[in-house]
Amino acid sequence: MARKAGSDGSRTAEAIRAAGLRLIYEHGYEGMSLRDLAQAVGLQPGSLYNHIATKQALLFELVSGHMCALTEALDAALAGVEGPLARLDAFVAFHLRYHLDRKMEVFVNNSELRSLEPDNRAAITAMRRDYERRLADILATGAAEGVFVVPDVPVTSYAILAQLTGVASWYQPDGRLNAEAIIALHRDLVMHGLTGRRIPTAGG
Amino acid sequence: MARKAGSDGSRTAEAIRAAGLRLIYEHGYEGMSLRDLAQAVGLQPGSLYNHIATKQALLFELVSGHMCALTEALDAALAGVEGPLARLDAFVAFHLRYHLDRKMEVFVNNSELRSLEPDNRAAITAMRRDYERRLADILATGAAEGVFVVPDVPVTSYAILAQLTGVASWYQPDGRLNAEAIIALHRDLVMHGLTGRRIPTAGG
Amino acid sequence: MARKAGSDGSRTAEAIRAAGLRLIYEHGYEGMSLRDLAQAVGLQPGSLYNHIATKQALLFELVSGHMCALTEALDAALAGVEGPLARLDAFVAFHLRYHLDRKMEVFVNNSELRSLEPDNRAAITAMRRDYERRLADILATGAAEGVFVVPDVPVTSYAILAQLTGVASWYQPDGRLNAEAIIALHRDLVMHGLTGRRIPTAGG
Amino acid sequence: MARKAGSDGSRTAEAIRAAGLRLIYEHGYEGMSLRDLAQAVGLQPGSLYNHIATKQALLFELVSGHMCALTEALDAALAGVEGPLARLDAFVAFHLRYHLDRKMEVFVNNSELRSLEPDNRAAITAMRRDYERRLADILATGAAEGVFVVPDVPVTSYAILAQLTGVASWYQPDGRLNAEAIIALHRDLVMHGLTGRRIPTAGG
DNA sequence: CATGAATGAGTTTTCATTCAT
DNA sequence: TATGAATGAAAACTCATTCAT
Repeated sequence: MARKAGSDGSRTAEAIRAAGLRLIYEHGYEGMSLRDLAQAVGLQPGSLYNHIATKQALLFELVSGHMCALTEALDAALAGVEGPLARLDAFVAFHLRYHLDRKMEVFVNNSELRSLEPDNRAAITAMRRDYERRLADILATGAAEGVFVVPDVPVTSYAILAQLTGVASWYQPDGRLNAEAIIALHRDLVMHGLTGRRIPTAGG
Repeated sequence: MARKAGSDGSRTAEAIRAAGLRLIYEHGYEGMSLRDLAQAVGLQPGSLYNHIATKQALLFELVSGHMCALTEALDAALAGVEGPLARLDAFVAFHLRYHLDRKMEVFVNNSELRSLEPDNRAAITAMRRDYERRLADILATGAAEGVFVVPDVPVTSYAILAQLTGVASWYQPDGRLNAEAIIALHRDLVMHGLTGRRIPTAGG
Repeated sequence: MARKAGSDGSRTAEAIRAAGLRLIYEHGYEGMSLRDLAQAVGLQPGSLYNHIATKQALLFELVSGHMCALTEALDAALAGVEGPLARLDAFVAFHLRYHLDRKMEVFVNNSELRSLEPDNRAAITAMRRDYERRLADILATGAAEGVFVVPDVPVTSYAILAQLTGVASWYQPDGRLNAEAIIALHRDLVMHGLTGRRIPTAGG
Repeated sequence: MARKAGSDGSRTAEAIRAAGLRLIYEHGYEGMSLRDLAQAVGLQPGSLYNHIATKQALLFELVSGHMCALTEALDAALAGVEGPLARLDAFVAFHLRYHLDRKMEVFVNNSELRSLEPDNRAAITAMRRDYERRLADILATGAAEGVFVVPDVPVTSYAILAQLTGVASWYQPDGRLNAEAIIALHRDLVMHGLTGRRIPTAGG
């Protein structure tokens, strides 16, 4: 009937996004019903429409929100870092750290692109390319300067991204290795793969 | 009403599996309706049930069928190959070639595990572990013999698998690079990452 | 494909009737599927149609078969019995004994008339009236001769039939009372209700 | 699409129960489709689910609602009536009058128990036993006090209940006999059966 | 801003029945 | 006679969405 005591529009909207992310992560976009979502946030299904336009708009909001935040954070992490070696190292560390903290966002962004309507999908794909180009640029510069051995820049950058992003699919915060150990390990693996040398920050 | 002249059970069943794989790849398990599937194979929806028990059983059949064939083919590819270097090389080449030919199977096997019912999911997870252990064994042997630098066997094997499997997500048979070029590139990348040396077969 | 070794048309048809009766008793006509029935007799669903015309025809066959046998057996039981007292007594004993042996037929004949198509239902209703008239005739004769107190022949005959037929709904062959005890008890109850006297055959 | 102007939830729910009772009476539980039910109350099939949980829950609600009301009304009818003769007489009159007014409830309660899921059936069976025990108690008391001749209390109470309940299956409100005449006739029949005497209230 | 009742199209699955083999 | 593959209609139920209150 009227507003529940203590409810608050923007808090409700945020709760919807949080629950929506979790439910899409667990059941997929097609597998999440708005009834489930409404129940998760303590509303009737119809009430969701005071906060979202459609189910599809919610998905787009989640996916594009993640991409925006990701790219922005990357730019902050790379700001002021100079030289391909240092920038690659920073990229690897940033990408892993960011993704390990956001298992659900990562999975949804990888698995649910096909559930986006064509226009929405095109927008997201452009954002992804934008992000991936930053790694490709680092690799290209490093190859041009002779510090990396990169037979094919696009393929190599995809390979690195797949390797790093894949970690989110098995990482457990309370597992055998903590995040920092995993990050160190992959910095080494990537750097070694491109240069044959141990990463400089390792002191070796 | 009755059997169409010339219809054949096993051919229909195979057509259902093929169309089911494609539709799940395109729309996801939840996103594929049995109406769509029936239309794709030229049947009425109810007629599907002469060939499958349930929609879930079809998914399990596709996913487990892929895992069985994959493991069997790997064992054939590794048979008689001796030494960690050669075995790793053979693994990379096999895994990539097999996956590049099966974009749809790969995507479905990675994205739709969450749509399997608990028992079915457990069975598939066990099969995956079985496959992954073959790579881990190669890495462990190579590390023990001192030919690989492997700080952590499970993490490294996941990293390699993610890197290789990820190729299927962007590979286009008629793209800029053909399959053999991609395979060569990744053999190098992986081998270099673990040994610091070019792969022996590359002649360098 | 071909006939199963050892199968026999009329034996199969009888098995279908037996299983059909049991399944309709357990689940109702609408609740019994021909798939269930086929499985119960070890056939594929389509094969049933070598033995029955339609599901409805099977129901009619079961229901009308029971009514025919019932009426014929009653006539045999009453043949040569003279006088309203003796005939009523014979009716009660016969009706109870016959119904106690045929729980399933009784229930189906009472509950599934509504599932008969109009023409079939009309035929069965006529057969039931035919059977019931035999009791009504006994009561009318007894009332005319002054041996029964029967304020209303149709109502009283329905009351007696309901009372006797109802026994089949709770009777258990291995229960506390055996069939003969139950029959004796109801002969007494009915006779007492109509005459105020103990039944003559009880020796009292 | 949304709520029809002037629609009212509780009125709709009641209409669903009323139409559901009639349709189950006419076609049986398995034979009633929710499409038919929706049409009978002027809704789309899916809209029924705003008022019922499942088809089975509707059946249980109808059947248990009847049993509750029946038992409560019986207790009211027997309240303050003393002595087995008077209580039996009151029971017969009450049971008949209540059942003659509720042909459909009676039939559904007798025929559709098998369509209840096990737990629901067990609950109804317990309620029935509760009701039947009230008659059995009257008979037992009367037998102990020597006013009734009751060779076997359970069998006799079932016989009386079957006789009385059976009336609902043929009674027509505009038939040859009105309800009061039928009630009088059965009071006499039952009382006579147990005592050999006319009912005291008949003044004879 | 929330509710509850509604829609209409959709879901997976089952059904009685048919008929080429 | 039996099978197995098919039909077309229907089943119970769910869905995203709408809107009067």
